[in-house]
Amino acid sequence: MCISISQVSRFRVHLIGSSCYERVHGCLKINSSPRLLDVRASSVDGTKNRWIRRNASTSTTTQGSKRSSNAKSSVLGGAVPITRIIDAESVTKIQQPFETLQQRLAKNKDLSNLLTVIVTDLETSGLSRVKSRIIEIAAQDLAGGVNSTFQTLVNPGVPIFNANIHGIRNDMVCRPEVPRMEELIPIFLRYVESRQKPGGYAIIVAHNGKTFDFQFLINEFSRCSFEIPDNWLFFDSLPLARDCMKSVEAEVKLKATLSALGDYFNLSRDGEAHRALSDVLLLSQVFQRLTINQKLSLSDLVLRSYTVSDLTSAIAKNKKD
DNA sequence: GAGTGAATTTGGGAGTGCGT
DNA sequence: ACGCACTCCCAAATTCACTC
Repeated sequence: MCISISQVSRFRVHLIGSSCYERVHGCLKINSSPRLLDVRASSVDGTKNRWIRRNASTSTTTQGSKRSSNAKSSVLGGAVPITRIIDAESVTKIQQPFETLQQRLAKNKDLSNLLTVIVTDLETSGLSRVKSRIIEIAAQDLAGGVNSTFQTLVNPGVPIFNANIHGIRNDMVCRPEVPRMEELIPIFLRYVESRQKPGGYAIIVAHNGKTFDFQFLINEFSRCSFEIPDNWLFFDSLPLARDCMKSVEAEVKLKATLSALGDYFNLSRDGEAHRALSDVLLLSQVFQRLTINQKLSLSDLVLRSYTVSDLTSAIAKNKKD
């Protein structure tokens, strides 16, 4: 049974399957081969210390006779190795020390009364996460209704160099009626809050959001000394689109851009490409088709989403690297 | 048990795709 | 142009089945 996310308010069946939860963000990378585990080995004097890959089981039985495993990896450099073999059960315990917010939330039997799905899109003054700023923001609550759509230009306070992309020029945003980000954030917060259900969560959806839109949003909130509410989750539609395009049998590999997805689902665009509202309206339709196509339930949506701390730790890690 | 070769798995680097 | 995630390819490491 497959239900579009757009039917949130009428949604009754919440779990189609948990198989979609392939990329558990925030967890340690799991070795795809259960037999192979990394074992740290060092010599007694501590001068040699390196990682080797070793069979978790040190012996196997073949045709009734016991047989030792690869002898080459059992001794290192002639010294007596101090090894710590980690069994699969221990690895599982290490990898899942806590239940994440998403896992806890996904267990809820009445997710439709908790979640608000808001599709967003940003236009920016450039591609640099450091130097560029948001110049337009649009959002749409998939549940629809009165005041479900939000759109505004933003005065970035910096020059716009990529007007050729979106057509937004400096003179369009440097006007008294165009809010600056610090003025807009409280308005945007009120908009999202007005769409949320009592005690519920908002899932902010954006295409390539993890590496673009969400980073800009988090940076702008931080720059303006605002905190992103704890009851916001973030969902990137790009991996979902890639999964969908991968499953399509076609002679030419299909792209996962928003425009290509619109064409694939035979959707018409209302407005110019690379304008926030136009892209949001298209992404809303595309996202609904993707959820149907990929049989994505609300719990899958929650499990594949990110908390703000998931995203900020990823940003911090990238800065460190 | 030792040795061999095919099959499988992993990790790194290069290239590509995605957003504006 | 910027920066991140993903994909593909290849070499190296490792496992496994088999023979002697």
